[in-house]
Amino acid sequence: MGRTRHDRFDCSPGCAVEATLSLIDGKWKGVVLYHLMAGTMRFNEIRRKLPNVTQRMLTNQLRELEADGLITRTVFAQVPPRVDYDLSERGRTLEPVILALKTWGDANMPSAGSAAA
Amino acid sequence: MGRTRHDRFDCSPGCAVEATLSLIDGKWKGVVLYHLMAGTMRFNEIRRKLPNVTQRMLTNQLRELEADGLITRTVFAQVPPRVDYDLSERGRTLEPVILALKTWGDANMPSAGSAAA
DNA sequence: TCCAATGGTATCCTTTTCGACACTATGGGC
DNA sequence: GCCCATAGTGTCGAAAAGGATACCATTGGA
Repeated sequence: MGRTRHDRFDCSPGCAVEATLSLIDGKWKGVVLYHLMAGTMRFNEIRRKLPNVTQRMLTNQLRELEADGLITRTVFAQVPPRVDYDLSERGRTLEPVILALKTWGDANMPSAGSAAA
Repeated sequence: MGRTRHDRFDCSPGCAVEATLSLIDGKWKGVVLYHLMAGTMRFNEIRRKLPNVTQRMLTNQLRELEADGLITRTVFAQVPPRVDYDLSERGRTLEPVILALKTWGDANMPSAGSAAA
């Protein structure tokens, strides 16, 4: 239960494309990454941003992003549990990619991004 | 059997990210798009580039890309069937995104892109 | 006549992903 | 004592994505 999709990248040069895609793909990862670009967030804070995600799903995505070294998870051993999520160094290098994705979406999708915002 | 993943984009602003992702996601779409950036290709030509894809899968991905208006499919009514695939206008606007994906992959993936190439 | 090549389609089956829902631990408020 | 919030985990099952395999039509070549 570690990898999202393919482990082996035995394709042609275009492979790097798929490899990158495999990290940010997964229904909510893109959005999570996007929101994290704005700064540290707590679990429920992220959850409130994504009204249609269940804890299980969010936990899952967060764990995968952490396993891929894109985000850091800081647990505060407090009584009301508190966990901070942050983009890691590596995660920050993904910013241009996320931004490219968002820019294209804003410019080319029929009614996404600005609509329902 | 049109959309790959989500139809409704009822999420927050980060939505555009997911929207774009939903177009280029799908196991082989990224690579197909990448190869198409080099120019027109015929069905079997693409197939030969992706040794692990079955016709069904390739046909599927190609149809979805076509339905999303990212590629054009030109059928020549000849006896040995011939079909050309090309990036559409819209598909070409995706080039920077694909490139961003590839660049990041080359730079940040343990051993993808250059390895096994 | 049979085989090969082209670009598919149809059918079946497995794997992966996603979503619903319930349950946990701790402490505070009422 | 009961419910709320925090940040999860576990199980179950449905749906979707992906893969294997076989089949179709046409025509040229051996």
